[in-house]
Amino acid sequence: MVREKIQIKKIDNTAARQVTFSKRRRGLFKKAAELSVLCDADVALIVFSSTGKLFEFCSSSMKKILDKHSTHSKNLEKQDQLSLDLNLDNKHVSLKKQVAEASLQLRQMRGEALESLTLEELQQLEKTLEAGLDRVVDRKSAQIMQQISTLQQKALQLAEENMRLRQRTMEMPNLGKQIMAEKETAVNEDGQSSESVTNALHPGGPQECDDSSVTSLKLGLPYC
Amino acid sequence: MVREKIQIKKIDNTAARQVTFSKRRRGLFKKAAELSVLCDADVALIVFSSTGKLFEFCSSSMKKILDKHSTHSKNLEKQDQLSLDLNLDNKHVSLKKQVAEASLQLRQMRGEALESLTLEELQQLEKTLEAGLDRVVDRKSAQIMQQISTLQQKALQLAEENMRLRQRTMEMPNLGKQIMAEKETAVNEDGQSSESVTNALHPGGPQECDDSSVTSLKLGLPYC
DNA sequence: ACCTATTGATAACG
DNA sequence: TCGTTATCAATAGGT
Repeated sequence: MVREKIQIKKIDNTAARQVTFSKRRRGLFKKAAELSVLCDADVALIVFSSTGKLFEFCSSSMKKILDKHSTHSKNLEKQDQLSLDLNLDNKHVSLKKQVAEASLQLRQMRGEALESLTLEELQQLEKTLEAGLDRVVDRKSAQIMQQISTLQQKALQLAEENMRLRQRTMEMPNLGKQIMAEKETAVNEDGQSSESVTNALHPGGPQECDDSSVTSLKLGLPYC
Repeated sequence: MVREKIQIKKIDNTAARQVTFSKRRRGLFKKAAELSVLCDADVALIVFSSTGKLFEFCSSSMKKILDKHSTHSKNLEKQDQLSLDLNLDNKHVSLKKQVAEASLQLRQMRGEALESLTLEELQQLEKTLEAGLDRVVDRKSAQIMQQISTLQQKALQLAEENMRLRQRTMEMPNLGKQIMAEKETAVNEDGQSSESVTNALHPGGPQECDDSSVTSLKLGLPYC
């Protein structure tokens, strides 16, 4: 409920600011889309959150709109070599600043160079790290589950293939007897009875154990 | 009056479309400005009317925002690189790569763009995040403890100063009587008895309460 | 451009 | 993040 109208100034409370950002951002993007449709306008909207995350909307192609925008604003720019050099210099400086800023952020996310941060900034950093960690763990789990699932399917296919091959073998009495005779000879050298060998051609229980061993063999998980 | 809700589709009537464009455009720009102020976000909004007229808003500098945007999107980077190769030296390319790399790393630490990472890389990222989080939490705790300690010392100093002042007051009978006389006069004008004023010069119990109130007043912890 | 009935957005809270 | 709801804000249609 809107208990009272709010002042348009930076919201101090970090959590409340993020909630408001999320809601108003959605509202803004919706209205931008509506304007573009209703009035046949070309709209580009770029928003960076205070944490540096990018959100964008455009009614057609972002590149097209930005190109059109730059041709409009280039009327103000000087096209001679001097301004071009200045432009490049500015870009160079800007790039250097971006690199410095990004590497500082990276160091701070790794827990370095924290001395200059205020308590609130530390709090914000902690939240960002926790959120990132959550997503990484989620993604890792998903990937593990997918690998397991893939391997299980492969194992199942192989088991079914085995079953078909065995049935085909049994449906060919001559060839079947020949194979069984060979097997019997080989196993008897290990001192096992022929009955147990015959049973081994109709496996019932131990199938799942084979599946799991195949799965764990190929997963190669370092810490799980 | 909104006699009925409208469909979000292109308005056929040209005049009505222009009126709506004008109204909604103002609303959109207002909301964009509000979002940037309320949530400390960087916002750029570009609108071309169907007649080709340009309207734009940005919370800081359009160039800065568009630069930041171009480093975020990779498809644009390739095109940029192609045209830049004609004019720019290797430093620019190198810087751009650095920015792109750092930007990607930052995004991944925030839990985005994880699709391209292998299981092992995810594992490494998780470790890095956990280590960073640990250090941030440690640093936060240290800073909180330091603030508390500083404030406690300050409170202690103030308490000792108070004690000294009280003793000095008691050791100067003449001055003390003079002050008491002044106080008595002043308070009596408020209709209070002289006894209560005399007692007020020997405060015993409430000293600790003052200390803690000073501490909590100046700490200003957001979430602790 | 102005006016309002009505829809739409959203602040506070759960 | 999501849902709810009391309010405030935007605006469609009319003048």
